[in-house]
Amino acid sequence: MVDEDADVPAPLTARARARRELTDAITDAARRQLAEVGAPGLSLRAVARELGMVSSAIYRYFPSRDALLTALIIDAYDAVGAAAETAVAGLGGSDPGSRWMAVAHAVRGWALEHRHEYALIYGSPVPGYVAPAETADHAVRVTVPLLEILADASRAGPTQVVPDLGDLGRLAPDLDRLAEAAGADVARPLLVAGLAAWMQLFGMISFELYGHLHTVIDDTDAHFDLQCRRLATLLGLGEGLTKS
Amino acid sequence: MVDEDADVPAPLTARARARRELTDAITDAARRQLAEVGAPGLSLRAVARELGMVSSAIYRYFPSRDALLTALIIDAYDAVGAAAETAVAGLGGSDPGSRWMAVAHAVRGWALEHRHEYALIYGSPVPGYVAPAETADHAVRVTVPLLEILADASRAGPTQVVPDLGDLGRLAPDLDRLAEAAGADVARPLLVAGLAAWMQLFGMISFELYGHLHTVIDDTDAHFDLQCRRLATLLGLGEGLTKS
DNA sequence: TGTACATCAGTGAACGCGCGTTCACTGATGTAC
DNA sequence: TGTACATCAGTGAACGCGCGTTCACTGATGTAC
Repeated sequence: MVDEDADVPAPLTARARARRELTDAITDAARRQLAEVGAPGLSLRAVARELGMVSSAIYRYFPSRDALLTALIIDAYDAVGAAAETAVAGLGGSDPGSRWMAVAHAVRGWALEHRHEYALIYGSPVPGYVAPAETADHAVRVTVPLLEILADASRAGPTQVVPDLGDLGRLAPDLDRLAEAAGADVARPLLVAGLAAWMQLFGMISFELYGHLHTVIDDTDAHFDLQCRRLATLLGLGEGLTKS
Repeated sequence: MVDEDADVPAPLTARARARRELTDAITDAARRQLAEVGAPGLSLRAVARELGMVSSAIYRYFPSRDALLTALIIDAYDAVGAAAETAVAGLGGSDPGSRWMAVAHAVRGWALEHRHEYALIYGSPVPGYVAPAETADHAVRVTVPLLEILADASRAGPTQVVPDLGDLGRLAPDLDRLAEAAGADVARPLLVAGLAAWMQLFGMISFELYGHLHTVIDDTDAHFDLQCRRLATLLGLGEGLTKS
């Protein structure tokens, strides 16, 4: 009673192939829509219009507008994650400092090119929409390279992280869980510094994208690069970075 | 031909008084709406409904929905600014480190209590809405106490800020402008650290509010406090802080 | 290989809703003489 | 102080729009015998 073709992907029928293509076409159109009008303006009917179908036809592929939004959110998380991954892959195993710089610039670059997609996942939540749990799986993807950098730095030898704040009190369990996720014996002060870098990174990008630097920083490229180098130093990843 | 009552505020006519009260009532109702449904869901008609008026009546007070949004944005910026100001005022001139902690916690506290108002000013921009220039005047208010802290720390003597990144290159003009705004001779590395702290502060708050810490940090209170103390140390404001 | 039935994709019309904004109007408040 | 006119606040109806979702339907594709 066991299907003997269980491992072989069943040859797609014409219907199944068409279904897959149209599902992709719908998310593509939705992504274009999103880039133009932003998440709150995204509409099923507009997507259908762009594809030359009738609005109710979308319901053969997505049970609701929220399901379509979920697909876009997952895609966006995967896209930042992929951007970060290819950035480190392009370096071919350099020192942690260079990899940190590469990831940081890759994330910012992706954000600048996909402002609305960035806003969809890192901006204010769409009111009325509640993200299903599965989005979280994709959200972590971009953090993996960052954790790996910390883990590798730790394996290379104990790093001197400034400042050492001494007792970390009630935060210890959270940090231990993080170290476990990193799969290495990352020192707690380094984890705290890593969290700080992570949040400053996205804080900088959000501020730049949402216009909060307009009257403050003119040369946002130079500023971002400088801040990232500063963070590298604070993470003890200073060596190997050219201070341009 | 000069009005001799120019300095005396003209006694308000009943009409003018009513106008002022109703304008306030409208923004109040809009703020409540905002707290419930968020900025993209804010509607003139719902506001009018809550006040028991007909929707077109709102147009006697605000020329458009966007004008009402602008009023809310300005109010929100003023509210964070005021929260920060009263936090430092409550300390009565303590050391910069304690003041930094007070401001940071005040901003977070306000954000947690006014999530949608925070999202309105620090989250993704409302699509289709362009903030008029005057909002910028109110946006800077919350940064004033922060700049004052840096200025005071600088006046108290040269602070050792880590790390010193050496040549700041193309960023020098921006930093000089910032120092001028601070009204004191704030060293450039301290300004860079100040920018970093500013952006990490809002990055942390946004991440917490938008749920990005859910699977990462359980004790967000402890985490925020720890990170702020770390930032104080990095800003050279370490003395006077109890490391709880 | 051919037929009978089941599954599925896409249509077109409709439901019910809420929105921002305009406009001619009534009645109250303010102002000038 | 009283009257005539101008200003303003609020009404109610309407315009024109777009939205998410449901539903009975036709015709094509797939499946079992």
